[in-house]
Amino acid sequence: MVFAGAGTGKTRVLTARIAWLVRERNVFPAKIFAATFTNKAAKEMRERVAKLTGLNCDGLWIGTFHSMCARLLRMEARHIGYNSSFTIYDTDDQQSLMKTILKERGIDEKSLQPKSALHRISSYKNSCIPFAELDGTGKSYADRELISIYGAYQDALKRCNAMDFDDLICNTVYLLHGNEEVREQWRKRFEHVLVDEYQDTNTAQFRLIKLFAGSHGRIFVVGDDDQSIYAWRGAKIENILGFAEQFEGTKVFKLEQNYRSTTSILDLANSVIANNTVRADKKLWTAGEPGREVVTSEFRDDRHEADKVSDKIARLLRDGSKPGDVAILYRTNAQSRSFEDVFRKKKIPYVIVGGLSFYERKEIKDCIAYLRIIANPKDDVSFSRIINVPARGIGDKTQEKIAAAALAQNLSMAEYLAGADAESFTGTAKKGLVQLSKLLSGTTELYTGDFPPKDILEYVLKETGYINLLEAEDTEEARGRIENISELLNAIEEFSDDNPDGTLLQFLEQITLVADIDKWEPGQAVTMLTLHSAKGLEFPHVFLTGLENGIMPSFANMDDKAKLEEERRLLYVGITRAMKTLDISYCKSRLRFGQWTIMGPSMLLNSVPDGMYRFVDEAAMFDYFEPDEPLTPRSSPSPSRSFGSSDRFPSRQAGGGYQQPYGRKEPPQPSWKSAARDAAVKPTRKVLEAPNYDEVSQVEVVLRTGLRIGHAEYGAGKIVHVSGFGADTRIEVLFDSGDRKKMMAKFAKFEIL
DNA sequence: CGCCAGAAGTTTTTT
DNA sequence: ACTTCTGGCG
Repeated sequence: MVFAGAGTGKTRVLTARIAWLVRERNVFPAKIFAATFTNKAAKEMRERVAKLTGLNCDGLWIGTFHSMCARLLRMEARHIGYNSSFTIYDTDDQQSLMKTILKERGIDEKSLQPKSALHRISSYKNSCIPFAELDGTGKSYADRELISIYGAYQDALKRCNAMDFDDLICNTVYLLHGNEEVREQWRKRFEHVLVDEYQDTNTAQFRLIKLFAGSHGRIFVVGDDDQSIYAWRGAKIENILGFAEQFEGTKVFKLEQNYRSTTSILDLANSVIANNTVRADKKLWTAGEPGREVVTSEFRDDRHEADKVSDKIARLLRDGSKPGDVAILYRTNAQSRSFEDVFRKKKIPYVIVGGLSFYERKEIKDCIAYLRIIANPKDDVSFSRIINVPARGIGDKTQEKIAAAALAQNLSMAEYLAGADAESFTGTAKKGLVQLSKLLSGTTELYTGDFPPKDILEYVLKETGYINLLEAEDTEEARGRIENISELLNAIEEFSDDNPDGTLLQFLEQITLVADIDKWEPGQAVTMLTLHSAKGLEFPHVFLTGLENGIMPSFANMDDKAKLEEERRLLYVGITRAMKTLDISYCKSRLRFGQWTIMGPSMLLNSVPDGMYRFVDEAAMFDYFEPDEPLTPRSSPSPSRSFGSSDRFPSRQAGGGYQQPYGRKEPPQPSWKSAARDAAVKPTRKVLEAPNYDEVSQVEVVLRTGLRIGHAEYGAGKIVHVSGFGADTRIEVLFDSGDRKKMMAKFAKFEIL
């Protein structure tokens, strides 16, 4: 076991180990099971191992627990009452299914929310407690009810030939646990087990690796208990803290030299994490530069914060940093909003990782549901989604009738429909069902005839008239949806290009198990992402924002010591992402749920001693309110740290009344020794001028706001917005004709003028 | 069945 | 502030 602190070369250790096993110990890559935290990490490691060994590493089992378990389960599905075409349900699908179950049982959503039922079921699964083990053990009525819902939910999943995320892990455990033949086969197969980010494994994952490696003990795990941030989804920090007791003969190594951050950043990180009680003893150090001191700023509100942070970033860019060197971190996805607004306005290229993903959009989910029902006709959840989409006259009553009739014959709804007698229905419902039935038999023919996934979706779109209906709506929103669907078609085509033998099933699995972060590539734009998504990444310049009680720590985690420690680890993860500079900020007030809410500085900062960072009270500076006023130097602000008593608001009169002459604050005085850096940031008159954002945009971004393009169909125009990145890049163009169009960069026919 | 208006929920984090 | 859900009505 390797305790590898942030930035100590954790990934390198793991890669080197695999390469060593393959090259020096002659272990076949196919006999290695290596679990990583993201698909992206897996892909990179596979490539690095191949490069280090010069061998083909296609057979190497490396990936997330979820994707590797899905792979194993597809091979062994028949042993647990599934077939290999099972669908993987995401959170949305889980909720649809749970809602149906609660409705069937006449349980009011107010007495038991689908989400809360799913959460409790998820906890059982993460601990590998099957329904059978709980049956009859409920102490209260509510307990017994929940347990019985758990059973019903699992039954429904099985009927749908579907598994949720948690099932992928625990079903693998149940399978190996309950079937000796299968277990021995896989045990023999995996001669070596390696796990990255071991601090974030849950009980089910622990049981799995124990099943694989428990007997031979060839297990190698890397992790950092201080970066354990997934307890809320069942991760057990005890797994890493108690590893040596679980696996006899464990050798423990500690990596404490950090190769990423400056001393200033590490000092702060160490002093933050030292307040935690549940942790292994270790301390990061670096032989590197002291670096610029960490700056913590107080802002009036989230808009002010976004405005000032973007100013600071604009300066960094003008002074030679690339947008890709900069990251804005926050606790919740919703916080990206104010930054997004400002970055748009100032034309600074940015990219948001996470949040509502492309595949969660309504029109995309509709398309995916059609594809799923073709690959797995038992999938009633997907079938229910599309049975009347687009509207074809099949209403609630008809749907209920079909569901009941299907259940009576022990068939799924799609299976029932395929063999149903149209004459048993009447009117519009009959017409619609005949239409749907025809459509599905058509797609099934294409599917069994091995037509590429793209053809199948195109057939569905044509037969349903989905696109035509959207076109007829003739709204901006509908046009956006059409663009999204073309983008989906593109994604499918790209998938087929990358995986010539790729099946529809594999495509569907990929889009469910691949996270937004997996597609992210460094370099093009300022990255905005949550602290959770940022784990494992590093950036020269980091802005850690919204450090307020209620956000970080979240309201839900403020009163519980263990939960508070996890929030502290989250802060620690954020701090240790920074290589050269770190700017921390919080707001005194924030717009939440459309309401202004008074916020206070995070209690996590209270335990940090003075001198760990420089505090700047930016809320007392008023340039934010009257940005067009001429710049005048301001009398030096008294930098004071006053957490706990910092509830004094700046003397801003209601109605934005006249304030005393203000000035932009002096840029931070460099406090470090590097002469070269000194020259670069020496405060000059020029620095005080408003940054020229056009200049700032002059970066290696091919497509950016403000660029003029010529389009084959619409003529010349200007890009007014760029979203997404890589192959997903989308642009919004204002054409000289006055037309505004959103298009996919990859798809649109245009040239840069 | 489909439309509309008003109500209710959203923001903790993700595979 | 914004989206999604719900119930009543034509």
